[in-house]
Amino acid sequence: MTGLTVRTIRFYSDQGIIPPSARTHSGYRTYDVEALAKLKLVRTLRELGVDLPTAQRVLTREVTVTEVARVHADAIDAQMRTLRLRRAVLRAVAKGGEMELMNELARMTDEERQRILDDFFEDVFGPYELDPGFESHMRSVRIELPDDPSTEQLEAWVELAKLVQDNDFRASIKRMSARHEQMRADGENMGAPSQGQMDAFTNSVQEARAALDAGIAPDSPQAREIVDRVNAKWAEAFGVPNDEHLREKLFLHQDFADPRAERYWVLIAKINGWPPVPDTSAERAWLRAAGQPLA
DNA sequence: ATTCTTACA
DNA sequence: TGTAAGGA
Repeated sequence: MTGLTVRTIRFYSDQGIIPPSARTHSGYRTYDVEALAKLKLVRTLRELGVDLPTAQRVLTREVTVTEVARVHADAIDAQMRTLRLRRAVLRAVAKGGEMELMNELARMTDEERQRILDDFFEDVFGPYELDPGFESHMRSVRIELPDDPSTEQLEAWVELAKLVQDNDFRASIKRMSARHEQMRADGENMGAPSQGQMDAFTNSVQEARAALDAGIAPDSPQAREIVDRVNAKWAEAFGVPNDEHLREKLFLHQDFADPRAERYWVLIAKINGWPPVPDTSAERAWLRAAGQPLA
């Protein structure tokens, strides 16, 4: 009738939550329509996960069903967030991640995550005189791991946290900063790359992609031709002749080509749910092997 | 056959 | 919630 077991009805009765409207001569509980309605109300609330004490406060009119519904829905939101997070951690652990590390990094707030990045920025950019536009652009990167990160996003955050705390990576970026500082002191424009330089980069990646697809070895004569073509574009972008001048220019820039720096951007995009950054590490590795240092 | 109370795990 | 007991 009410969907409740005899047992629980008795329990409600004993607890005084819903007293029977009357008893028969032999002590049987009887419930009139009003009490019956109360039983159904409590059953529904219990089914929706509302605890008995608050169900009782609904009966006594201390709170309305509307209020209880809102509060409880909010509570479920919170539970779902932690459950989603737990699931993401466990899925990542199931795929072989380290549990303590996963859990610790997943539980962090956005602010705590940002601290890790800011520490990194301070270490690798702070001591150097860099192009202000460049530095503020690098420092403006924010980490916003969603409440319900996918396994991939969580893994990306773990990898990023490891990366920016890795002393070898930091040393590499510091070398870039030192070189950047030096070039700036020498009057080089170290702000945003020109359109020509970006085009030259795009061209490099396309050429290398085609070479990789065609199975051209980096040490083959064909690779030599490709590097010559790529260098011609770079020479144009830098505004220098495609000769020793360009070689010098490329040499000055080559310290910027740590593949992990690109990985950094790939990970940031994944964590923040940005459109995926194309991973050109394979193309760049081919170009480096072929003797073209900058790409 | 079902419900009742009390009590313990 | 399951179980027991003895009554109604």
